[in-house]
Amino acid sequence: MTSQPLSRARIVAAAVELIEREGADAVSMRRIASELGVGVMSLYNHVPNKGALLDGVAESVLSEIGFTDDPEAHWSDRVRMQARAFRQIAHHYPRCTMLVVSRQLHTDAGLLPVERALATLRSAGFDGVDAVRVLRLFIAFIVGSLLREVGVTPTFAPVHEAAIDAEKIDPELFPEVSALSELLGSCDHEAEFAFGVELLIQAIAVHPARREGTR
Amino acid sequence: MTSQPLSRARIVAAAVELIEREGADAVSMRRIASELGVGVMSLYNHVPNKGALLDGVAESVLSEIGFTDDPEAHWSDRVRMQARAFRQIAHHYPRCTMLVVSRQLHTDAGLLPVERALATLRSAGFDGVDAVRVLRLFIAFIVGSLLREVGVTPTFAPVHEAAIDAEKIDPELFPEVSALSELLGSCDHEAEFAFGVELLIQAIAVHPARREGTR
DNA sequence: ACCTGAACACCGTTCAAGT
DNA sequence: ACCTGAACACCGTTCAAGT
Repeated sequence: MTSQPLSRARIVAAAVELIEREGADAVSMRRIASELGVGVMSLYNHVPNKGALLDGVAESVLSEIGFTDDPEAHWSDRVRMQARAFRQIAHHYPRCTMLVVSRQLHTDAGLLPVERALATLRSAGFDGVDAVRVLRLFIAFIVGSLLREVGVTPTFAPVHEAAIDAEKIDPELFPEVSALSELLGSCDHEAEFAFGVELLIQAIAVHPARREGTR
Repeated sequence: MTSQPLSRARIVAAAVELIEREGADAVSMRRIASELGVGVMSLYNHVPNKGALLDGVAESVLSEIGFTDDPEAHWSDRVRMQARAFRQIAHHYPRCTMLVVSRQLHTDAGLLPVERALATLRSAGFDGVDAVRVLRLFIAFIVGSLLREVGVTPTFAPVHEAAIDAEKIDPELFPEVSALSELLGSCDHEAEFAFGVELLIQAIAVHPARREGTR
């Protein structure tokens, strides 16, 4: 069974599936090969090395996001939509997310979201310099948010439930943390992300660098 | 030489040094042991496993930041200072940064910055819920910014110089990216970070959730 | 209590050999 | 052109043996 010819696409797909099933640490060339029922070295006919395979995974996940951009919409709606589209990665491929944000892609798949974002910001009235600035601000926020959501750097605050239950947090040393421990211990990622996006949109909407009146 | 007794601290220090010298990929138990001139298994008398060692690295780097907080200062200055202190990690330990933001610390070293930030935000007039919200916003931004600065997710845009020089970016497909390629290709991390911090401070200063008039 | 070598079950990748 | 097994130089960690 599954004796379609081996191909880069099939190898990448197997890697994505394996990562989502068992986590990024489970990925090895040998493991993927056995998953596909081939010898390890067969993979090297389609992928130069493990790094390139991981790039393929990042690229594949990134290119699957549903980026529906409506150039007619208000710029703030377009920004909102693009940010939310990006966050879908964390939903659909949580365990691949780290790969997507940490491997720099030198392909069209990585350039497309950037192109769209820049076009949107230009249409919002920013010149080139400020469009790039604002894009970087959004990217930093989104990357940081996704990493929290995905379990790396959970709230960055290590207030795990165990610590709360065991009351391991010394209220003398950490009065605020212990007072807010329940809040810190749980996180509505959707709401938290929306809060940040709205605050950023609001902030750049009134930013002096933006020339008003553009659609 | 260097025949001080082995200890967790000495092992962690060797790991930090090795990471900064050769990168995170170079870290292995065997490598660190040989760096210290001991057998591999000697490490396990002071550290339960590699994961715990990496936690130690993150904790060590984090606890070395110069967090000088002045409770008398205006809250916006305190936020600014804390954000800048955090960014110093990327300067002093660039190759350990990924570890600091990606390993969740269950120790006081991780809680201290959180405690200080929450105290500052409370003093700025936020209630508990909003203090946590705003803290998370800042953390996301800072984590994302540091990762860019440190070379993971460079601009997230893969506009490396090679691509610019080789004009590999198709102006038909990516008009904005190719028009702004020089801007995208270089990044003043300091300025970019300051821009984000100021914009966030500005935004939360006028945020409705903040009760005015608090020091 | 601390150190250690041998051993086990893994890695990624090169190379030469097959078809 | 594609597949592959053997081999090499690595991993982290367990275990039993030393002091």
